[in-house]
Amino acid sequence: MAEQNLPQRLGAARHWFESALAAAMEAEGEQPVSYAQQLVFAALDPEGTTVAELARRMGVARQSAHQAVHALIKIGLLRQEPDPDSARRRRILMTAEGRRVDAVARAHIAGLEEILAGRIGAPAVAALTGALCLDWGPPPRPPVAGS
Amino acid sequence: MAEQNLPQRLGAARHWFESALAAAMEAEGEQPVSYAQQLVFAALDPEGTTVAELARRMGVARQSAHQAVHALIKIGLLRQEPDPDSARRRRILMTAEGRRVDAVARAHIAGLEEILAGRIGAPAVAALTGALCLDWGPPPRPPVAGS
DNA sequence: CCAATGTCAGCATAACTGACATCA
DNA sequence: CTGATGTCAGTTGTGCTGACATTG
Repeated sequence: MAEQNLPQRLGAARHWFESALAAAMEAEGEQPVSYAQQLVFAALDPEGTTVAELARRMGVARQSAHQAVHALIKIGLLRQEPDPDSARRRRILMTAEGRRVDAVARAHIAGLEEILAGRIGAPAVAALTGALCLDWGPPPRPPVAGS
Repeated sequence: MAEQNLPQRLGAARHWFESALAAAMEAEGEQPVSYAQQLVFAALDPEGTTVAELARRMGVARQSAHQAVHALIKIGLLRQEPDPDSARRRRILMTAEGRRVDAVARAHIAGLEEILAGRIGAPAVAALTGALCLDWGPPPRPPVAGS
């Protein structure tokens, strides 16, 4: 088997966290929240955020964000309320249940980071986090060719 | 916007590489190869590998690997040949075109790592790679509950 | 008979584009 | 009118499970 490259290792690392988190949440009888839906929670302001703004923060199409938000509203973790400043906007915010589930998930992730530190060492985890928190800038455009 | 967590940062980092790689390949007129399909190349032995073995290495179902392999065969990057040791097995291996595309992609990824080093520093990239190359072990099973 | 393999078929999720009504 | 927003509809890609024939 050829040697793995960096992007694949990054994907595998993400999968390590995601599968463990999903298993832990399911073991506690929580409603299943997909990775894409988790991104919504991380992009939400406490005061509420529009779908279009969420999409920009998540780097996906407005329609993709809409789909994730709609699913979360349906299972009672998010709710909509009209924006007092503009009738065409609607603010998305968490319900009490949504905040509870969010807190549970955050706690699990923190626990997973500790477990990881126990396996590969706290310095390695710190190095990983440090490198990922830096500003990578936008993905490089085609380096050469027709500019 | 709440603070991003580690798994999301890992996903964003993977996306940084993947989108840049896809843009670069497309700019050169190469056939589009998805992330899932790239995983197949990384899991392939030079002498050929069965679909079932690929699936185990990639951590996906046999059927998922089959689908990716089939798509790559259809566009001429992989081929099948019977296994001399067992009639029920078929070895999957790269065509000449497949090896060429693989080499191009590897070169692009190496270039991207250099660009990244220029942005966040070579030590940060080395730290990232180092932490990801360690053995994380299997994703933790639900820590408590009904074992 | 049992297990592994390759394959087909169906389903769920999540991204995309296109289209359109509404409203600042 | 123009542009931003929310939404519906359709398509694609990728994973899954179930099922089944073949073969060791």
